[in-house]
Amino acid sequence: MKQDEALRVSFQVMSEIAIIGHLADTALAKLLPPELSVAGFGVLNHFVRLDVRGESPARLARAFQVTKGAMTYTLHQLEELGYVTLSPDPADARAKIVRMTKRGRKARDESAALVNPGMKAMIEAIGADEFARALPFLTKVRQILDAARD
Amino acid sequence: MKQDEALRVSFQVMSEIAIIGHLADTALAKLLPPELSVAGFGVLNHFVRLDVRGESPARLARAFQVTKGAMTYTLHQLEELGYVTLSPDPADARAKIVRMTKRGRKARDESAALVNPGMKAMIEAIGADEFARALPFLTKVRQILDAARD
DNA sequence: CCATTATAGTTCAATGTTGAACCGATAGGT
DNA sequence: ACCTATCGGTTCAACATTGAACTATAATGG
Repeated sequence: MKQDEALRVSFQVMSEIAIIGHLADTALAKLLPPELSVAGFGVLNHFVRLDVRGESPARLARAFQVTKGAMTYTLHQLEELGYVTLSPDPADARAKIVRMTKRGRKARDESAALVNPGMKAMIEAIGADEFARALPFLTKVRQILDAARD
Repeated sequence: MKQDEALRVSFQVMSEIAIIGHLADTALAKLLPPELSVAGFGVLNHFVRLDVRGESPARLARAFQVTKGAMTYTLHQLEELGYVTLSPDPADARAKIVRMTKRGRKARDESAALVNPGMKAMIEAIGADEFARALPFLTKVRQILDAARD
């Protein structure tokens, strides 16, 4: 492949990714109950997916690639809703420990149930194997961008 | 593949896409000259890529999947910088015509030159063929999300 | 034709994000 | 044992985006 052609295609790939991210975000925001932000849902989901008991805000911020300030905002919002608790970390006086509450777990499960139908429809239309085949490429791109981030 | 497995993988795909979009966006924002926003660069790029003379704000808003209000904001910014002109559409008194200026073209070319090295490094690391193979899948996902958007 | 509905663009408050400044705590090197 | 640098968390102004309301114009169809 010519270099120009490769650049053109790669730009198009990044452009499609940007638009998909955008569309998925707004679709998700419309599906979720209005008090739960996409970022908040992401945090709750993180606890379930990784089967994790407690995480520090700093680790969460890194996992989601947002600033510490943004994570502070999201976590205070979730705490307000009673979906997480924030307690001091006995092992590190700087740090805090975020834990999901029962109510948080319930909210996450209910929200996931709202999202699943749309996801299933997309799998139906595109094919589960296509998603599986795309994953390694996407992971590689994400890792490279992540490493390049100074 | 089990349904649960398919759902899990698809969620992970969407999650990677969201994070890549996020990383690419912030990386691009850092590369661009501070007066040029990512959205503004996108608009200038649109004119070059599509080799288009004039577009209406409404068409641009649809192309980038943003609200009319967001496009008004971006275009006024670009006009302020002298990168586009906004004139009334003689064929439709409601509409306007956006045109890229020489200065806009120059700013776009210089910005693209800033972005290319990073893109080339990524192509180098991952392989141009991988990008090419990923594109049809991404396009399909984007089209489906786009169609599902009410 | 006229009434209704749709479309183009602007404005504005609200939201969520960044970057930078800041404080307290910790880790590493000498 | 110190510095010094790094890290965890908060706060705040600036910014980009959304959704909704609004005005003006165009298109549709009885």
